[in-house]
Amino acid sequence: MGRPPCCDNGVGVKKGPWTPEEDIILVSYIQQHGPGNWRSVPENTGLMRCSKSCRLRWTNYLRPGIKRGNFTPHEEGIIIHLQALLGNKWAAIASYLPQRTDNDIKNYWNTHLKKKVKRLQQQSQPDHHHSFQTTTASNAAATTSPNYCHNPSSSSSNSSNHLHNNHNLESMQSMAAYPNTTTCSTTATAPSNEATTIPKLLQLQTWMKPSPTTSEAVASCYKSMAMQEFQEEQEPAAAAAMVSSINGACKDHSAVISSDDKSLSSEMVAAAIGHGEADGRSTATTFSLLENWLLDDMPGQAMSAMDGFLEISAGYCCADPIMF
DNA sequence: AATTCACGCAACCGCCCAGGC
DNA sequence: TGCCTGGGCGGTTGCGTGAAT
Repeated sequence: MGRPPCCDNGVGVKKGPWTPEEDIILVSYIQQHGPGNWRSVPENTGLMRCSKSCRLRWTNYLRPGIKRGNFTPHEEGIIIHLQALLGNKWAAIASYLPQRTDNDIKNYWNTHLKKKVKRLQQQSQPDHHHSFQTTTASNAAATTSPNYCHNPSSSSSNSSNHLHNNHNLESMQSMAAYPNTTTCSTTATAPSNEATTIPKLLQLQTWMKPSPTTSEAVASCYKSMAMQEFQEEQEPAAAAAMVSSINGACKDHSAVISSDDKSLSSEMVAAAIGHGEADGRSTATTFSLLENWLLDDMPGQAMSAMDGFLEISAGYCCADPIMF
């Protein structure tokens, strides 16, 4: 009816790798008009690309704040645990790693982590549940978590540091552009493609209108999932703990983003804590441990948090949680 | 040095959902 | 109210590159 047909089926649409010239055209256009209304991009720029391709190129490659290169053990841990918790919800997982795109995370999972997890699952198969909760968790925390939790040799090695120490100009520009997905410096890894330098060269201004935050929606989704899953396991306290960890992550996440988000998330945290207390069990300790594990880098706290996480997720998480 | 193989990643494909008409 | 589209997301593909032979 109302709308003209999508360009996706149009004739003469170019496919394949993007050229630097196309990247420059796309970035220049978005710099002037902002992201969104992707259908207008090829029309107004002359790019022989479909709107989806433009959007994908921007979101996965050109937008500022994207960190490329190797994933840190910290990031690996977050991905593995969130994948175990949420499944292949790459966009949701990516919301916890604002420097990484869902496509990147998906690729990394498929090429690296899936094999890793599978291998370790097989190794722990004969004594799965026991090793899951005790031996594996404690051993891994003792032997490998320091690197996993904190890697001081790499200034760009963890996302949460950036979440809390995000003060450079580019980051601020990026945050203005993506208020719901805190972004960080692109200087972390050497760019493998000249296109990665384009966002740095083209100073992004404040033209990008803030989009409605998704953090509360994500939190709400995760919360309901966690509640459902754990309550099915007759573990309301565990459900509340997981919900709180999600809320905490979102709260911390959004604290960098906007005060509105923070207040909203705080309400959700309070609601979740209330749920836990209603069951007569204190979950506050586990909350903070989980939050620390997900978002902080203090080695000791993180190791403790990992144990806490394992305790509440045992029997739920199918993936062997320790592999570093 | 040439060929084969495996891997990583950018990009495409297809589906779903929300919203415009 | 139902059709249609744009945007978003997860799954898959294909090409480039480096390692192995």
